[in-house]
Amino acid sequence: MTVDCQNCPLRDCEGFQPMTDDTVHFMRRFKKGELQAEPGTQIMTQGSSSTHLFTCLEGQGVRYKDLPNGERQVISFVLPGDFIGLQAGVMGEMTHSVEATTEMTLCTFNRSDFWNLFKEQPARGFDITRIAALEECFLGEALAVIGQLKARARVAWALWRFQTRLEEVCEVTDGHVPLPFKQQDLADAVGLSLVHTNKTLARLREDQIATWSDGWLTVHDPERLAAEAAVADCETTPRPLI
Amino acid sequence: MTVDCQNCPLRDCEGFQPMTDDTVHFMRRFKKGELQAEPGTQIMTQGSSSTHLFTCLEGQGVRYKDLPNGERQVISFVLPGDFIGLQAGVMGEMTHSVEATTEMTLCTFNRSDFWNLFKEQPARGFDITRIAALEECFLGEALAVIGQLKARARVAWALWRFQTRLEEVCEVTDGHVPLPFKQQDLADAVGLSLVHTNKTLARLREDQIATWSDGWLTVHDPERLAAEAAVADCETTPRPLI
DNA sequence: CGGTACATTGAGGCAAGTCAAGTTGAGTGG
DNA sequence: CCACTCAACTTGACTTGCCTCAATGTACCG
Repeated sequence: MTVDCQNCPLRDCEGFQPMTDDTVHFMRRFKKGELQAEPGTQIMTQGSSSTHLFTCLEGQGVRYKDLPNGERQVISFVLPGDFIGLQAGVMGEMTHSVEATTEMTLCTFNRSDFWNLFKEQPARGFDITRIAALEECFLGEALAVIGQLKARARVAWALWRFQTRLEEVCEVTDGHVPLPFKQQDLADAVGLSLVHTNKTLARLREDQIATWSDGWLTVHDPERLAAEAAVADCETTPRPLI
Repeated sequence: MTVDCQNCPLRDCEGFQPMTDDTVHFMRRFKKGELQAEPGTQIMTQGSSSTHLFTCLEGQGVRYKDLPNGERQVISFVLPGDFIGLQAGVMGEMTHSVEATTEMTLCTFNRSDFWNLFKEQPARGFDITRIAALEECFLGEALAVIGQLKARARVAWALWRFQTRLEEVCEVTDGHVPLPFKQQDLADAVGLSLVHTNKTLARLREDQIATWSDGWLTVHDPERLAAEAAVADCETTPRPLI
C-alpha cells in the first residue's frame, strides 16, 4: 500500500513549497513505488552507482564518508522530505554512503527517468538544481562551523539545526523532536571525539539550554541555543519537495 | 574585445567535457559580455542577490563566508572555468561572498535568462545540476578533511587539490602552478591558525614534498603529497563548462 | 545472569591556538 | 639614495582545548 503523491503527508508541512496539480500528476508517474528499510540498512554506497533514487518519506538516516585512514565523517542527517541520490542521478557515482538509522519509508524513482525529468518538466529540473544549491549552502555552513567554531558552538549549532529542520517537517510534539542517532554520529558530524562531544552535551544540559536523551531532543532555551551556535542560518524559506 | 565561445581557450583543456556545436551556439547568445575585475574586488556578496552570473575565464579568487563572531571561512577557491552565482540564480541569494585575488576576466550572463536555460536547453540545465553536484561532492570532501584530519594532512590535501585542479585547466608550466593567495587564505580554508599553517607549510617544504612561495606552487613529490592527503579525491572526470 | 551496546566520568598528554618579536621585500617620500 | 611604513611571512615560547586511554554506569536481551 503506497502513498499517492496527491495525499503525501509532507505536502502540508511548512518546510515545503506548494506543488501545482500538474506537478503532482507528473510526480505520480515518476514515482515507481516505495521501499521499507530496516535500521542499519545501507541505502546508497560510497563509490557505487544506484539504479534508484529516493525521497525519504518517513524515518531518519545518516550520510557519511569513510576515509582511507578508517575515520568517518558524517556529512549530514537524512530527515523526511530529503532527496537521496542526486549525485548518482547526475554524476553516476555517489561520493558518500547513506544508511538508515530508524526504520525508513522511501519513495523510489528510476535513475533512467531522471534525464527525462529535465527534458519534460524543466520546472522540476530547476527544483532539483535548487535542492542541490540548498545542499551546497548547508555544507558551506557546516564547513564554517567545523572550521572556525569551538566544541560548544559546534554542538549547539547541530542541535539547533535539528530542532529547526525537524519543526519544518512536522516532526515536533510539544517542544520535543525525535533524534534517534548515537552520540558517536553527532561526534563524527561535528568533527569532535565521542568523549568531548559527550561532555559538551552534558554542559549544555546543565546550563538548561537543551537536553538530548533517549532519542529525543528538547530545546529549553531556543534563544540561547541560537546565540551559542553563532551562525546566521541560511535557508528558512520553503524548499522544493521531490 | 570579448572572446567568442567558439574560441574559448578553456574548451581545449582536459578538465572539461566537449561541447557540441549546438551548445556553443546557444552559449554565444547566453553570454552577455565580459567583466574585468581588479584584485580585491567583491564579485558577489554574501546575503545579497546579483543580476549577473559569471564564469571565470581568467584569474583566481576566493569564496568565503563571514561569521557573526568575526571569523572567516574560505569555502573554496575560484579557478578558471568555475561557475559563479549558482545560488543567486536558483535561490536568489548568495550564502557566501566571492572576491577576486588576481585580476580576473569573467564571462557574464543575465540572471533573468537562467530559467530559460532550463526550459530551452534541458541539457544545459542538466549540466548546471551536475556542476552543483560536483560542488556538493567537493564540499563533502572538504568537510571530511577538516573534520577528521590533522594539520599536515589538511594542508597537503589543499595543495594537492590546487595542483590537480590547476593542471586540469591548463595553468601549469613545467611543474609549477600559479597560486596567488595569502597563507591566511589557506589557513581560513583548512580551519587552522595562520601560524600553524605557516609551520606546516615549512615542514612540507623541508621534507621535499611541496614548495609554495612567491605565488607559485611546486610539487616535488606528487606520490607522497597524495599519500599525506589521505583522501580518495572524487572527481577526475571532465566536468561541464558553462 | 553474563554479554553487548551505549552513555558517562576522570586523568594525563599532545596538537594546535595565542602572543609576541623579527625578517623580508615592495612602495613612498624626503 | 636612504629612512620610513606597511603587508606578508617566519620563528620561538607559552597556553589550552581537545584527544586518548581507561574505568564505571546502565539498560536491554538471549
